[in-house]
Amino acid sequence: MFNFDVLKQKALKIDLNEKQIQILEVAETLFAEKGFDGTSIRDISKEAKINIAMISYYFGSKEKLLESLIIFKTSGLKMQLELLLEENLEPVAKINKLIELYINRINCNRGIYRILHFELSSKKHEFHLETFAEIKRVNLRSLELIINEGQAKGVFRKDVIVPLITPTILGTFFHFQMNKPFFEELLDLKTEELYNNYIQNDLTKHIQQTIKALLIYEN
Amino acid sequence: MFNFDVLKQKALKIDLNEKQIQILEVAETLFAEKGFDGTSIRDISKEAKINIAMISYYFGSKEKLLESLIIFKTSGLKMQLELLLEENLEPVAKINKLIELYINRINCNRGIYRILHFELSSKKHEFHLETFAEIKRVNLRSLELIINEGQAKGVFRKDVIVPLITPTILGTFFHFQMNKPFFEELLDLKTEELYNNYIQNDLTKHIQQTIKALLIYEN
Amino acid sequence: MFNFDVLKQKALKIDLNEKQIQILEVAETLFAEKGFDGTSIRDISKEAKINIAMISYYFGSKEKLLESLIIFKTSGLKMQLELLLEENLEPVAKINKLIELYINRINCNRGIYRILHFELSSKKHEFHLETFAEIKRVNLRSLELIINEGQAKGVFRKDVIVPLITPTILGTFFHFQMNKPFFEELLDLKTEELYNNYIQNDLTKHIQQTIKALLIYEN
Amino acid sequence: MFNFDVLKQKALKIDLNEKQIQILEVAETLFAEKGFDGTSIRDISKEAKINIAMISYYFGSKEKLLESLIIFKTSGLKMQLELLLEENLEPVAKINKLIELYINRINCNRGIYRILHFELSSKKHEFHLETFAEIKRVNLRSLELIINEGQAKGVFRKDVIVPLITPTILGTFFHFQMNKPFFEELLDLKTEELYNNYIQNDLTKHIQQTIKALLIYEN
DNA sequence: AATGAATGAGTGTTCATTCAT
DNA sequence: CATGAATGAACACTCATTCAT
Repeated sequence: MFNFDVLKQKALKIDLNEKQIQILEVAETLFAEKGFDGTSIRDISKEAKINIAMISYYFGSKEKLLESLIIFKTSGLKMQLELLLEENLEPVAKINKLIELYINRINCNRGIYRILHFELSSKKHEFHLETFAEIKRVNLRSLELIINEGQAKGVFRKDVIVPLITPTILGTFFHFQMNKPFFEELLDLKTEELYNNYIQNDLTKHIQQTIKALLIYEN
Repeated sequence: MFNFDVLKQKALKIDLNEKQIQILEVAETLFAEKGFDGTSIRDISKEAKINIAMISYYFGSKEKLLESLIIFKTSGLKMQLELLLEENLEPVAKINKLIELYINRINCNRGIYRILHFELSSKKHEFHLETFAEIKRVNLRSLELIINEGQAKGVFRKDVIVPLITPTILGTFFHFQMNKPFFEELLDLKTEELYNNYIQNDLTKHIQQTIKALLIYEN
Repeated sequence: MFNFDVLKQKALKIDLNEKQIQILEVAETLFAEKGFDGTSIRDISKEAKINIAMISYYFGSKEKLLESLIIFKTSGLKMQLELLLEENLEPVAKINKLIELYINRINCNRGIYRILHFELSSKKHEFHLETFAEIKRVNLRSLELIINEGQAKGVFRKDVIVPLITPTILGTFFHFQMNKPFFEELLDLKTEELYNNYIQNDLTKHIQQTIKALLIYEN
Repeated sequence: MFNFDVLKQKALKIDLNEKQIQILEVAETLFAEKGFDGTSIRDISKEAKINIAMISYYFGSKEKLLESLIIFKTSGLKMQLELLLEENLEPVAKINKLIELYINRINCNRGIYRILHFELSSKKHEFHLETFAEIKRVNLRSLELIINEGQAKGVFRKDVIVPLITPTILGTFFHFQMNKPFFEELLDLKTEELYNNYIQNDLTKHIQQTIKALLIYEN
C-alpha cells in the first residue's frame, strides 16, 4: 500500500493558532463565494475582524494563505481514504462509499475543492502546484486501488480508464454546485436544507449509479 | 417543438463590427486563461491592440462585455441543436452526437463555457443571469427531447433524472480541462495535438460510454 | 569631436506636457529634499496637486519617473558643453567657465544632480544605469578635451589624472550643498540669497582656484 | 587647545553589549548599501539574526539607532585627531596625514560617513542634528589648527578659506565612492582589492596633491 | 465615432513601532 | 530582560470607468 507521508509531513508542519484558523475559515467561505481573484485580503480581514496586516504576517502572502488553506483543509482526507481502503467491503459498496466521502468532504469544506480543482489551473498564478498535484495523485491512487480490487474480483470491467473516473465523479458534483441558482430554481429547492438534502440523496445516488453503470455495464 | 426565439432575438440585436469581434476573441482567450476577475480590461485592450476605453465604449462595462461574449459565442449552438434534434438517428447515436457536439463546441470556444458554467455562479458579480440561464435551459430541453425519444422507443431507462445528465457530461469534460497540467503529465500528452486528440477520442468516448451505461444499465 | 547623439535621442523622445513637467519639477524638489526613497509618490501627487495615479499613468513607475526626470533635466547640458568646447578661450578660462557652468546647472536643477551622482549608486535600486552612466561619460569627455587642449598648449601639467578632477569639482560642491545647515550657521549665511551668493562667488572661486592650482602647480 | 568633551560624554554614555554592537555593524553596512530610508529594520534584524523588536528596544527608534551608530563609529576619531595634532610634523606632511586618516577611517567605517555628511541633510528627518554638527565642528577645528600652524610657518597661503577645504577633501572622496560602479569600469578596477588599492594610493595622492597645491600655489 | 487623459477606489504588501507576557 | 504577536499607517501600483474633445 502506498503511503501518504508527503501530505502528512506538510500537514504536521502547520501549527495553527485560533486566529489563523479563523482567518482560514473566512478565507474558504469568501474564496468559495467570490473566487480567489474576486476576494481581497481586505474582505477577509474585515469578515474575520482581524487587522489586514495579519494575513501577510501569518501566511506571508495571499497566495501562501491559499496554500495553507488547502493543506489545512485536505489534511484529514488522507486519513479517511486510508481507513476506507482498509475496510472490508464489496467493490461497488466501496466505490459508493468513496463517492459519498468525496461529496461529503467537498460539501463541508465548501469552496476549497472548487479552487483546488479549478481556479488553480489558471495560468495567472504560479502557485506551487506540486502541493496540489500531490493531493490529486493521492485521490487517484486510492481510486485505482479500489477499482483494481473490483477488477480482481471480476466485478468491474477491465477496460475502464481509471483517471477519467475522477473527472466524472467530481465534475458532476462541481457542475451541479456551480450552477446552484439554476438547479435551485429548476428543481424547486427553496431552502438550503432542501438543497443539501438533494445533494446528499439524489445527486449522490446519481453519481454512484453512473459510476456503477460505467464500471459494470458491457457494451 | 419549443422555439429558440429568445436567444435568436438577443443574438440578432448584436451587430458586431470587426474590432468588437476582435475584442471578444481576445477576451475569451484571456478569460479562459486567467478567469474573469483575473483578467483586466487593460490586458484585453493590450492584447487586442485597441484603446482601453473602447471596451467600455463598445460594451458598456466589463460585465456587459462578458455578456456579449457569451451571447456571441453561444448564438450558433441553438442552430446546431435544432438540426441535431431533427436528424433521424437512433437514441444512443443521437446522445453520442450531442455529447460530441458539446465537446467540440466547448473545445473550440475555449474559455467561454468554463465561465458560463462556473465563474458566473460567484456571488460577487450580479450578472444579468437570465441570459445565461436561458442558454442552460435550451441545453436541458434539447437533452430532454432526445432522452424522452429514447424512453418512448424503450431504449432508455425511465427513472433517469435528466437534469443531472448535463452535469455529468459537462462536468466530466470541464474537470478534465481544468486539470489540464495534471492530466498532461499523468497521461503523457506532451503536445497540444496529443492533448486535443485525447479529448476528441478517449475522453469523448469515455463520456459517451458513461452516459450510455447510465441510460441503459438497469441495476 | 565626439557626439552627443545618444542623449539627444533620449531627450527628443520625451514629449512632455505641462502637467508632466509640473510633476517632474515637484519630484525634483522633493527628491532633493528627502531623497528618492524618502519621497513617496503621495508626497509628489499632493505637492503637485495631481491625482496619485497620474504618476504611474504618465511615467509608468516611480523609478521611471526618476529616469524621465534625469533625462529631462540633463538634456540641455550637452548643448552647453558643446558650445563651451567650441569657444575660443585660454585653457584656464575654459576650465573656470566649465566649473561655473556645472555649479550653475546643479544649483538650478536643484536635486537632480545629487540623485544622479549619489543616490543611484545604491545597491537597492536596479535602475537602468546606462542612461546615467552616459551622462557621466559625456561630462568626463568634455573635461578631457579641455584639459588635453591646455596640456597641448603647455599650460597644464601632463601627469594629472583627469577622471579624478570631476570628483573634486562636483564633490566639493555637493559636500557643501549637503551640509547646507552646517555652513549656513558657520558662515553666517542667514538668507537664501546670501547662501546662493556665497556659492556663486566664494565657493565657485574656491573650486576654480583648487582646480587651477592642481592643474598648474608642480610639486 | 579646544577639548573634545562633548563627544567624550556622549560616547561614554553608550555602554553597548555584544548584540547591540552586532546590530550597529549590520546597520552600518546596510545603510551604506541602501541608504537610511532604503533600509528597513526588518532588513537589519534579519541580517543581524536578532528579533525585530530588539532595535526599538535597544535604541528606541530607527533614527536613534542611527544616532547611536554615528556616535559609536566616530568616537575614536577625536583621539586620532588629538594625537595627530600633537605630532611634530611639517605642515604639508601633517595635512597629508590628516587626509590619509580621513580616507582610512571613512573607508573602514564604510557607510557611516556617507550618511553623516549627506543623508542627514535631508529635510525629511528631524534628527538631533547637534550631535552630528559637533562632529563636523571637531573636524573643522582640527583642520584649522593644522592650517594655522602652516600659515604661521609661512608655508601656506594666508587667504585660504579653511571651511571649504573639508568639502574638497571629503567631497572628492565621497564622489569617487558614490560612483564606484562608474569608476570601476572606467579605471578597470576589476577586484575589490584593486579598487581599494586605487583609493589608498592614487585617490589619496590626488587629494593630497590637490590640497597641497591649493594651500601653496599663489596665482 | 472614437480616444487620450484623467480619476477615485481599490489592490497586495511592508513599514516602524507598541505591548503583553 | 527580551520577544512574539499584533497593529495602523503608509507604500507603489492597478483597477474599471468617465469625460471632454
